Amino acid sequence: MTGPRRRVTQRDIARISGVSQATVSLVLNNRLDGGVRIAPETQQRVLDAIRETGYVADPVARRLADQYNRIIGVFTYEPVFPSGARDFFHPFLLGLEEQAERLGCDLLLLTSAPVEGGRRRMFADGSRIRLADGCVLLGREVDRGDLERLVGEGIPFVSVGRRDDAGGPVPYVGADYPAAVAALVERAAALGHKRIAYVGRGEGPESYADRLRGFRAAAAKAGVEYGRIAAVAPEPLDAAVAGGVTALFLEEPADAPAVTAWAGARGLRVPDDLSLVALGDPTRPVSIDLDVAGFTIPRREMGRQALDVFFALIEGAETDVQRLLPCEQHDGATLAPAPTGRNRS
Amino acid sequence: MTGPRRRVTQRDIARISGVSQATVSLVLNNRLDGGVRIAPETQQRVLDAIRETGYVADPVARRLADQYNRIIGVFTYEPVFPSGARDFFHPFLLGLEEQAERLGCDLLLLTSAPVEGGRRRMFADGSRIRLADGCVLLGREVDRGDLERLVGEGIPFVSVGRRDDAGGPVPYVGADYPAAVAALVERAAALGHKRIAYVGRGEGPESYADRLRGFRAAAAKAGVEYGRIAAVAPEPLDAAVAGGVTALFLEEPADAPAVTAWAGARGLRVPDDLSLVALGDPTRPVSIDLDVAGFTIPRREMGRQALDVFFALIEGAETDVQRLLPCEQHDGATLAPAPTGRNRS
DNA sequence: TCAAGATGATAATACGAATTATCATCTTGA
DNA sequence: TCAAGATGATAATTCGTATTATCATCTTGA
Repeated sequence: MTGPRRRVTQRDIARISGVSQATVSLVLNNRLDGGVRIAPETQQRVLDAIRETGYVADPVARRLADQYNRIIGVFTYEPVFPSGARDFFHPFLLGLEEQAERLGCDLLLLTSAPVEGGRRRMFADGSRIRLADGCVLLGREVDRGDLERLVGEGIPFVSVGRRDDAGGPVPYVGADYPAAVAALVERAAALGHKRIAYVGRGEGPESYADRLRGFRAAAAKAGVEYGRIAAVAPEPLDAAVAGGVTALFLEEPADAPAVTAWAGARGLRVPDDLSLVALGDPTRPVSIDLDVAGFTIPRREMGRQALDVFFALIEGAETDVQRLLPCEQHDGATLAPAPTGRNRS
Repeated sequence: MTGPRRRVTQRDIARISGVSQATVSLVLNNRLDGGVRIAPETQQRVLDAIRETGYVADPVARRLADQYNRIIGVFTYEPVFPSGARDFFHPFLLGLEEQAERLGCDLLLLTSAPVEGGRRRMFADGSRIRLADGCVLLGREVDRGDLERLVGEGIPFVSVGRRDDAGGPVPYVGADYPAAVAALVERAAALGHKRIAYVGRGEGPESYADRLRGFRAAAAKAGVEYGRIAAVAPEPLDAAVAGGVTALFLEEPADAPAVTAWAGARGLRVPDDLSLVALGDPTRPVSIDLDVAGFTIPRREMGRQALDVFFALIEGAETDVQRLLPCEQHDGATLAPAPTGRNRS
């Protein structure tokens, strides 16, 4: 069998073409500006040797000497490839892959980070996060301490999803939840809904807080009465409806089946008696025969732009490193004019 | 802002604790066997400094000093993250990621390889395939020239899916198609089918050839007459049925809808008049309400074992580097006893 | 003919960690 | 008292690439 394969190095190329290692490096990197000059024939000899041997610079050594190796780490707190068919990460990765190819860089899945207490540890002993030029963070929740350390150590990174600042501004590409939610609230208001409710905790991950914030602001502006239902449970839902609520805004779209089931049990027809709005796409597999109104998170585009922001960062380009992308509104079939007072208390 | 803060190195630790860099390294790696000795108090001072500064070894430098990165390249000719929900690659990646985590290595998606003419070029100019310790090949078809070059250059690699040898044995983890297909043929024979047909070309990717080979061998052994239908088209299918074929073995499970549509149009009931068997899982999104009999390709396990084989290779361990994993039989609802002669010519 | 400039290439060094060879210093034992 | 061994730590080198400073050699022009 093949023994421990020795890599073809610049030294080999140098030997073959009868020049020095430095010359090889110079030719390779086309560093022929400034004070350095290499005769065309010599260059050709070096290039030939490179072609013949199929030499490729060892990115590790390069990284050590140089600064960057065009490897982007992809870090997630959960496995990147969950079994669920309607995968949360998938569209992001699609966008990342697409842009990585365009930019000629590789993606390093940081799978070796040890999992402790159900979450991957970003800075565990022997963390390989430094192998890459930096990293892209995926996932709804990101440890604040990790964020601070990334900022503190000056590791370039971009979060996919808005993050609050952590010891410095956090570069991110997020979805503009406040605007998307506001648009839905306005639609509801225009359809005559006078009392609406937000179903969810509205806290924890930034995206939840953003939804609730957008909801409140828009409702206030539209002159609509609004409340919040923290838990998807019959009692609070009953109470809300009894209180005159005619439209429910679901923080977690995956809750839609449970809510429709509850409505069905109460004899409430959707959307005739009650409108339903989902604030985003389902993040876990969900089977609904209902076409819920809401909006679509531009996940793929977020993935793409994350890499753009990343390169802007390490190249020091002048760009907005905190981007919110617009969501696409989805009409659906569950947001209808508010019922006329007839059935209401 | 904080400028690009310099990373804490062993030199810093050495300075702080008043020892040499070598001593730091020795303490860090517990290389206190053999001829080297460090006084306990000195060790403690070094460890304290490490703790205070939060020092973490730079994996890049480490890799330069050692030999391997523990980075495994993942190469595919098509995008790794296609849009389709029922993703062909997904289960493989799931297994790879799972095992990568277990083995403490990272996966590098070789997304920098340029796509030309719809396929990624493995050895394009500036190929970064050597970034990793080696690579895992995913996909139904692999360019033979690329395989030969991998073998020739001694780049450790493992193919997920059996490959014919190419200038040397090709390490692979594949599915045992011949056995799986044979089992299905035997089932059909036991159910009284006397004439069966293989629908597909039976050539191209190794997996297709394997299916056909298994089919032929098993049919011959079971004393069943058999034929092959190269194209999923009405004429050859009609001819087969007219010739007394009572069970169709679909090379490409995704063809099932087309075939059932054809059967429906001819008034043939599945499985009463005609049995249908799919040789594997659908590789492209398919909507069937039919539970087709067949077998399941152990994709996830293939991914897992691919990494095992990979490490066996680079560590020179004694293991079988060409593995065929058994498929799981799936009963389904489309393989029934052969119709009695009544309706037959 | 000789200094100034142009030309082409290289030696030396840095990057951060691992490892080997080597070197002081201190104990022993006879 | 002095060589042999034990002890503790370090200098030097390696890995492969990038970069800077330096060095020959060759042209020129006056």
